Amino acid sequence: MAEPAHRGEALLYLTDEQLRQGIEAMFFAYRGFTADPDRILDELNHDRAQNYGRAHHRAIHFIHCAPGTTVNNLLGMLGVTKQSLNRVLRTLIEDGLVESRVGRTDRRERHLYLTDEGRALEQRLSDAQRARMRAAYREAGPEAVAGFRTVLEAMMDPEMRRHYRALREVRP
Amino acid sequence: MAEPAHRGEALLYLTDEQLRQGIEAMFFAYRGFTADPDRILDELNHDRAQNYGRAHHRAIHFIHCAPGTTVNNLLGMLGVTKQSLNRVLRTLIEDGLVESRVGRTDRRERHLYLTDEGRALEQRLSDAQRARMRAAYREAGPEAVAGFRTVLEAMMDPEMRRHYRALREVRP
DNA sequence: CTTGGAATGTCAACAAGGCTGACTTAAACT
DNA sequence: AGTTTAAGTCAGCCTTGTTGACATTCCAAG
Repeated sequence: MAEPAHRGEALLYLTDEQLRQGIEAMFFAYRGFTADPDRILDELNHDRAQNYGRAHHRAIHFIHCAPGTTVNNLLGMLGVTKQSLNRVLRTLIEDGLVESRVGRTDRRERHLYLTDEGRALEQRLSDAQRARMRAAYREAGPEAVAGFRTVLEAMMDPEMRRHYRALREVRP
Repeated sequence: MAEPAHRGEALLYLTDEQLRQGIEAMFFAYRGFTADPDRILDELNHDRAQNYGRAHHRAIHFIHCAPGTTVNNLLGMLGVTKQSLNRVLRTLIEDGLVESRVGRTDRRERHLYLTDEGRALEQRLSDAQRARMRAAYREAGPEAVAGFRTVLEAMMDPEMRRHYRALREVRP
């Protein structure tokens, strides 16, 4: 920790006004963050019965990142109820984007995997999202990016931070 | 732009894996970002007819930050349809949290203000949100915070960035 | 003065995606 | 054998987003 030598100056970034700016930045940035996948899904939705939205994107994203994850684990990452997730998951399985395999050691569990088609959609969505992220990272530079990640991690609830880090460990 | 002297090292932070981590960090952090106001509203909702949610919080936040803003301007900031905003705004006005005054120069416009009661709720919600933000900022340090804000701003859609900066100019 | 357009408000209908509660099935643990 | 756990399902509710249609009010240009 940096010693608070000149208190007034050193803690300037902790004023209510600075915090408010951070809050607004989070809000506006998050809209950008979701804008591209949202748009792609909207376009694709014309030939589907059940429209896909952010919930489907999130499920696909995390199944891609943690292949073979159980439903319970996915529930923890997404932070929704199983009924909510199940509705999404069912359509993804029906449409052949996700495969659900019975567990080998514990046959109550279902392990989730993307099919080729699911992987293709995941790719398309995350390509768009990464493109925006890449542009922002490039513009901001490596030090800013490090700070960005540090602050975000500090903002998480402990349980979410666990999930966040668990993903890093499996796939470093 | 920094010259790509050692390409492999200099652009390490732009790998797909790094970008994915950033994406997940955004997702998990945003949940924390909204968790405290959500919880407070849930508790308060027991004695209300129409429950308040994030949409109400957002409306109150921006009316607080830009008192006297018109409905149209608020629409632009929030990025929703007027019907959607209207539903929220109507309940806030009915419940006496927001006041809508007819414009002086252009009497078609409505200018929005928080009442004392509205300000009290805004205070309560944003106190909680700022507390988390403050903790994260303190933990991360001033340089990280600067980077955080830089990246977030770079992630915004141009129109959102306009709104973001407009708030800074009025209230620097 | 009239008329077109802009800002606002309102009604109806619909969908996504959260939630709770109740209940079943199957498997594993004790 | 009985309990707990993982998953799935059904029904119903709410918020919050959407579209489309339409009324009102008022400014401003013709």
